[in-house]
Amino acid sequence: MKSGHAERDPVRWQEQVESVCAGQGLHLTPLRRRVLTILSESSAPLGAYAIIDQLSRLEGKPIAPPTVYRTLDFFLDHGFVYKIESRNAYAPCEHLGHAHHGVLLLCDKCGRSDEIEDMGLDRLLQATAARAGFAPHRQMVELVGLCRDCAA
Amino acid sequence: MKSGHAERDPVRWQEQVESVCAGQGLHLTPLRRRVLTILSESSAPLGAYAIIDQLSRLEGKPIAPPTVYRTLDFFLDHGFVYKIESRNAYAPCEHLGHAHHGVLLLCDKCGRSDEIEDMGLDRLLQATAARAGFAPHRQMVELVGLCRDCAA
DNA sequence: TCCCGTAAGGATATAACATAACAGCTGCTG
DNA sequence: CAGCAGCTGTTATGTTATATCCTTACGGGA
Ligand SMILES: [Zn+2]
Ligand SMILES: [Zn+2]
Ligand SMILES: [Zn+2]
Ligand SMILES: [Zn+2]
Repeated sequence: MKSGHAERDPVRWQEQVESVCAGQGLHLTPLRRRVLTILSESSAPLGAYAIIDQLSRLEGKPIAPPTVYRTLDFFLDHGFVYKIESRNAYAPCEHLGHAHHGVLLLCDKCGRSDEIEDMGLDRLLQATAARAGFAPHRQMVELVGLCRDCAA
Repeated sequence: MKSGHAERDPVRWQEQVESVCAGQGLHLTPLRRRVLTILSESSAPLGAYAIIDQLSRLEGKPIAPPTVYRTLDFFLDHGFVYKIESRNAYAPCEHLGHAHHGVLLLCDKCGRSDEIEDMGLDRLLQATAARAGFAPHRQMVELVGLCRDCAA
């Protein structure tokens, strides 16, 4: 049976980010690269303080929160990472370059997050908002439940 | 021109909550009633600590966080209030008794939140999740942007 | 070379949000 | 009355995020 998870390849994701940075003249510094690796190697989204802990271990000295939050802001600004609002956690975006108009499937049991593209949903949301005279510039759609693997 | 906001009537909402509590044998204590009033009288969703501050002022003595969080939990459990995850804020539910399968429209400028029912969206999300083998039991749909009033 | 602006990161402190754990009180109900 | 459940008070702590100031590194003119 097919896995319920996208089985993202950490290395491939990191390479994609590097290539986007190169193309756009963005500065992928050593610190940012280390955080990128930490994020990519985690099977589930990480909280900022989990990243801080791992980074501190990696560097052999305590890393202060602002260092990691700044790095996350950089990734968020450029769409490399998305934030899961209902969990205060951060995960690699699997569709680099898109506008994050997707649906997040968050598993209660294994903690993983899947990001699904859905143009139909996007249009429906736009239409719903438009009917209310609302002009959205950011959207969050998060479903919490049991993923395919964990339901089995 | 019609307002972009639902113009929820604070008194009516509170009466509805009281009636639901009466019907279900829920205990609407003085503390809960005061928090209800604070929530209902705010034009925009409140953070837990904003409620704590207002309540402390009302009671003339400092109220500790757990008191308010417990009250909020009671309201959340019974669907009287919903939490806006992207803001850590709480707002009166305008559709008592529903399952919160709606869309939240959050205005950047005035801070208000509108809750919109949308069965079509609900079905679409269910279908999207089902295609991924995902069984959701809670959903959050939040759109951030400019409301009708603020766009004008 | 010197100056300066900008981007990045380090360090300290604090703000904002949330929960754990335990104690007391009140109103039932056996 | 004893025992229990539901609610609130109280203290302490855990978790997430930001403000502020300082330093370093680098590049482009005067
Ligand atoms: Zn994405
Ligand atoms: Zn799972
Ligand atoms: Zn609602
Ligand atoms: Zn507005």
